[in-house]
Amino acid sequence: MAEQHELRDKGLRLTPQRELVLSAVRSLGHATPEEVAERVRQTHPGINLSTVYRNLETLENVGLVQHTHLGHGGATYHAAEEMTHLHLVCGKCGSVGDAPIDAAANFVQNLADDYGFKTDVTHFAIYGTCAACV
Amino acid sequence: MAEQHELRDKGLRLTPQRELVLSAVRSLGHATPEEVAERVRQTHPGINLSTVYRNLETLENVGLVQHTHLGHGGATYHAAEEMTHLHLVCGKCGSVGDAPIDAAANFVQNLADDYGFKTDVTHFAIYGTCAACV
DNA sequence: CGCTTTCTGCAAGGCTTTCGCAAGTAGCAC
DNA sequence: GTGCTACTTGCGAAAGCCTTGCAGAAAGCG
Repeated sequence: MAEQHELRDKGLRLTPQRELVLSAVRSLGHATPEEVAERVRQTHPGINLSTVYRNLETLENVGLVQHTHLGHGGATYHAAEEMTHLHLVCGKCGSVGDAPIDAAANFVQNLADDYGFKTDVTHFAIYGTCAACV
Repeated sequence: MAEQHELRDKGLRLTPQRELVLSAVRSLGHATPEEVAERVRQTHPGINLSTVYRNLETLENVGLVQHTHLGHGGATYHAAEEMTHLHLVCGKCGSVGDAPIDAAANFVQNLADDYGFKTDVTHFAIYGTCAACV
């Protein structure tokens, strides 16, 4: 567990809450702030929702987590090291599938060539209908 | 202005508010409910925000408008006939650029072939950094 | 051990969106 | 034109989600 160093190397203090938020994000894959809070409460029942929000923001600022938009309303958070795939959100069943980022390589290249637009395909979900629902 | 027929053909009543909401969406290109309301108020000052929300929902149900997610929080609405382009949202300057939907044709095909996923690329924005900010 | 700075918990607040209800009115038949 | 019915509107209240201010707690450092 080199988590201590990770956090302190970024100039952050090492609090139980902060460690727990980070490890909750890592173990959940993708999760809303609410889900993160719920997970953290399993070992630290008193944690406050605003602490979760503030830590997610802090961790995002130092690059350890990132958020994406998978649907209406809230953002969902990922550990930075797992941001290597796209999210395929099904509008019918609501499931969230993954696809390797390479699937979009052509597309990203097109946008770069034709519009000078540098794409981060992971930030917003790709919306559509999944195989099961088609 | 065949707007009357459009609305009535869909089984909707023709109210001034409804017409104005639809034409506001059309003239604005993309707009949040709040922006639509503001536009409608130029000719119909008393309109209620909840009326705008309800009409946007109604118009979406009959396929005359659609919503997309261009950023944090709220949805933004488009006229259905203008949903023929992607939205390129710049994370730095916040601008929203357009690109023809063909730019994603390969990508969509890939996802269909490899994952059976039927993509609607217009529903979520494509996030990145625009040419001006790079 | 004590100091400084950052972090947490709590409570209040803001903003966007939804809902229930009573009054209003579009569409239709006569 | 008149009247009826069903759909719409406006209004107020409320739900959700997220942010903010503040006082107390505690991490890090000498």
